[in-house]
Amino acid sequence: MQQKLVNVLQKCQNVRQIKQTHDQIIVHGLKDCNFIVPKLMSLSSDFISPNYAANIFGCVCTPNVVTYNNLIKCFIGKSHTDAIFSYNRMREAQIMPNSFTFTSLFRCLEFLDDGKCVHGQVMKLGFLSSVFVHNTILDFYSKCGGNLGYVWMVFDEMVERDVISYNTMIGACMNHGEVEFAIRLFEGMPERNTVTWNSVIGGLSKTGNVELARTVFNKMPQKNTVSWNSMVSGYIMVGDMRTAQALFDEVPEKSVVSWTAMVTGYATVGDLESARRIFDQMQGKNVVSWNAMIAGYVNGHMFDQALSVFHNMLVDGNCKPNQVTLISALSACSHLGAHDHGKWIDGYIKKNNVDLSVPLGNGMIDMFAKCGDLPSAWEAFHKMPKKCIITWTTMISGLAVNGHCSKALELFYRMCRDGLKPDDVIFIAVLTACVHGGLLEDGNRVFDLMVKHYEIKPRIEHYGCMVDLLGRAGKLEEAVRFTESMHLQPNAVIWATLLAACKIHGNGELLESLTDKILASEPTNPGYLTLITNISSSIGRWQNALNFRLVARQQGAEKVPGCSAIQIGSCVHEFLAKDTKHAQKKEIYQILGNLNGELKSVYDMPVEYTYS
DNA sequence: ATGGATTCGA
Repeated sequence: MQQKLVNVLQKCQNVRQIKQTHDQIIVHGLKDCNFIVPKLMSLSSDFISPNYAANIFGCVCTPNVVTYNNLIKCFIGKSHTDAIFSYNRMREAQIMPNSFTFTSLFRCLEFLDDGKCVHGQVMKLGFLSSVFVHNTILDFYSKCGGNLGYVWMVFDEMVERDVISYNTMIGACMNHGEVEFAIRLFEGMPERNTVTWNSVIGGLSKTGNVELARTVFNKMPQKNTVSWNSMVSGYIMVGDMRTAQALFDEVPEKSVVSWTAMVTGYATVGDLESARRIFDQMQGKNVVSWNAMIAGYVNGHMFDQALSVFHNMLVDGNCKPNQVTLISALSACSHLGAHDHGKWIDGYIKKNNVDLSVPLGNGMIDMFAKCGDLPSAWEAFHKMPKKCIITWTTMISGLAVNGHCSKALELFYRMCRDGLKPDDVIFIAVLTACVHGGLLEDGNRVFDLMVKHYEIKPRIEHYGCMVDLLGRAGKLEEAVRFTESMHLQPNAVIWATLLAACKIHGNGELLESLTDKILASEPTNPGYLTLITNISSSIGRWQNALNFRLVARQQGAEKVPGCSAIQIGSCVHEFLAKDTKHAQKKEIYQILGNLNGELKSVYDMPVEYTYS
């Protein structure tokens, strides 16, 4: 009976079949069997969830080593805490771990300290003789963010090293940028297999040594698809799409990986047409391929195309969107302000029980905030099971750009009280909130907090916020003094901020002295000339002296006017500042006039437009 | 009776 059920289990292809067999196992009173249960657990973990597998484990009265090992294995790439918990439970149950326990456990671990701890257990219990265990320890130390020293130490201590130990070691050296050491190991090792060669080619490619990778590749005896793909990726990495394409054409057995690499390659050099051409030619697209095309469009700021490909993916139906897909699609929605598409993605996540990972949650918050739907942004924020500093930054920025500036500050202080350490980026968001709300005192306090309490060195963006804050509050001299006290050279943004402050407060004298400073530090930038000219005329300060200085510089320095466009249906409408070319200009300026009136009555701040 | 480690694409 047992053997029969094991055979049935091995044939299971989907959730329904697994659950049916699970029922059979229970009916036959075998839910306690240490022969069947481990197989059921690993299948359930793959097709259903580690949690489901853990529940099956919970029904076993006397689990043995194999069953415990399989429980731990379910948590690989899922939960290091659950894995450690299971290991401790096993020790408490007086079950002696074996080498399989440690290979599984090390693959679950994430943090250096946990690894050291388990490493100690391995030494205490005497499993260092197992090459398997040693190899996973090597791999763990190379991936957990510790330094290469630990990896070398383990490698040197090993009494027996096989080809995988060497391969792991070569990979570790490559990932830490120690190309020389990797090559030395490669040359000194007793035997090499395909993975060895591929690790070297891939490592050299990733570290920008394409030509060296090419010489190794040319010498490699039996190249497989991975070798070819590593080489193609190498040329893509350095932006050499011509060679990448030439090599790609030669690849004997192109895989999805080869095609997808080319899509990414063309997208990253900004050639979205070629990327799309490859993408359309490609057979058997998987989720990574779709993601590459969608992310390519997002990075190229072609957001509507990104959403269109996302839509095609759903219609195509051959692969389900995953976290990465949804994050890219949400980013497109954020940039387009596509609230309806964003809400649809929200619905998709809820309906399909997609777990809200930190980056996905961050994307949801950003999308809702950029679409002006703050209640939904808050909902996403509160529902996230785990948050990171970016989560808080996104929510604070969202509140700030929507005008809820005190709320943004409040949230920031709450985060600090919760004990999370703010970084330089979140301070930009908080200071921006102060600028939007005209909260000068709060801004000063926050800036002080950043510099004195958190000892974060201000970046030019932080200074920019402070200058803006002072300038808008009419403290122009203080703003200028502030720029002089900075430990950084003022950049374009700082100058423009000060000029804007002159405009708001009609300060002509400051405008003159600033003009001298700007012309001295950035004599060739035509943008300022236009800006200064416009401001001086708008505040009625059109003296000859200033005019003369500017005109002298302005010759041949024509500023390219900014242009914006929106798409309605299939027609793209373009607008230039003060242009009067649109067929519906009368209605457009009529609406601008109405908006102006409304803004004036609510905020006492007119929008800028002219109709001639 | 039982299960393990390394290489390419988002």
